[in-house]
Amino acid sequence: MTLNPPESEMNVSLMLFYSLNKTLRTIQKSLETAIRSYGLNATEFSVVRLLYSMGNQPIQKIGDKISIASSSTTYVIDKLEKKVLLERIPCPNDRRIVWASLTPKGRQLMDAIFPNYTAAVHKVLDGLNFDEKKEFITTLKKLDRYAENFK
Amino acid sequence: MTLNPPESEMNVSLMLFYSLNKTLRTIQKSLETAIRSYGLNATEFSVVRLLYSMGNQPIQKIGDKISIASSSTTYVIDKLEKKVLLERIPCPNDRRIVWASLTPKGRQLMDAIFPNYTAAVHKVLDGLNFDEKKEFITTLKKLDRYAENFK
DNA sequence: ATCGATTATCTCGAATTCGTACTAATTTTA
DNA sequence: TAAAATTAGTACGAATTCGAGATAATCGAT
Repeated sequence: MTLNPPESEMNVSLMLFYSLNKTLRTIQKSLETAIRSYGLNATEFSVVRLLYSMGNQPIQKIGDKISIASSSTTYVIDKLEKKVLLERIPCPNDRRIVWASLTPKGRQLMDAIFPNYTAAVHKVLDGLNFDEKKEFITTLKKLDRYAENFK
Repeated sequence: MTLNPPESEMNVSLMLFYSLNKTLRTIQKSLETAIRSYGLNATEFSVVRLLYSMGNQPIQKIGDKISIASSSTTYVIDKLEKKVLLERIPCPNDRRIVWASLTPKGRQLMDAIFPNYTAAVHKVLDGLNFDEKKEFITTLKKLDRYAENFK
């Protein structure tokens, strides 16, 4: 990178970061009502959604993927287990590991709500057309891949 | 929008939303250490940063801009007031309103840390060049403007 | 001018999230 | 192969965030 970037380049970076925050919050807010109507909060939904599309996961992986602390993961999983949407399954090979697995009830719930959720996401993102979205994703991934170097 | 978007278009929307979440979290995480080193958490920093760049703000506006509930705003402002980084100033024209204003100490802190913060943001976003950033911001704003319709 | 709606802020209790520390299991290393 | 380091998950208390409701002030329509 430039050793002493001009003021305006710095400002564009600040603005990008600000816009990224702002846009995501707007989108999240617009989806919140739908998610709440499923009887879940955003974190619970992201866990169930992860298991639904990726299959059973070790608890640790779940926290990594949705970026919450391990103690928070325990808390969410406890709640979902109480709602009988998922269950803990000890891993026989490695007894440190516990898998989270959707119950039939959890899978049925997702079968019922996922199309609605998908449609809601699609609807709120309709400010971009198909090609714009694909290009936007490419740029996001480029940003993410680079930023991963500074974890 | 298309009445019955093909599966792949739905999936691209889901992926966009996922990537947006993921990328922002990566960036936020990489900036967290810097912000903590200033003695502030992310929310406190965003309040102080807002006042620093936009000048005094009614407390209500602060909550709006950084997207937190009004009760959370009261809490953060309390903490910053205890740290003597800002002060509450009752508005004489409208006695419902209370302004938040940086103290000299708050301004001095920002004078000291803002260049460092800006450089950190710029550094982590260096995966895109100047022009790519500007185009990316344009797209973000387009998305945001559209999504605002579904609040 | 007054009553009802709206606005700005705060209080309070509950829900969520985190950080730290701990246990148990596994892997690494010397 | 035994000790040390790492990994997975949980417990627990503290910090943060929220939602609902209260209070006070202002605005708007009559």
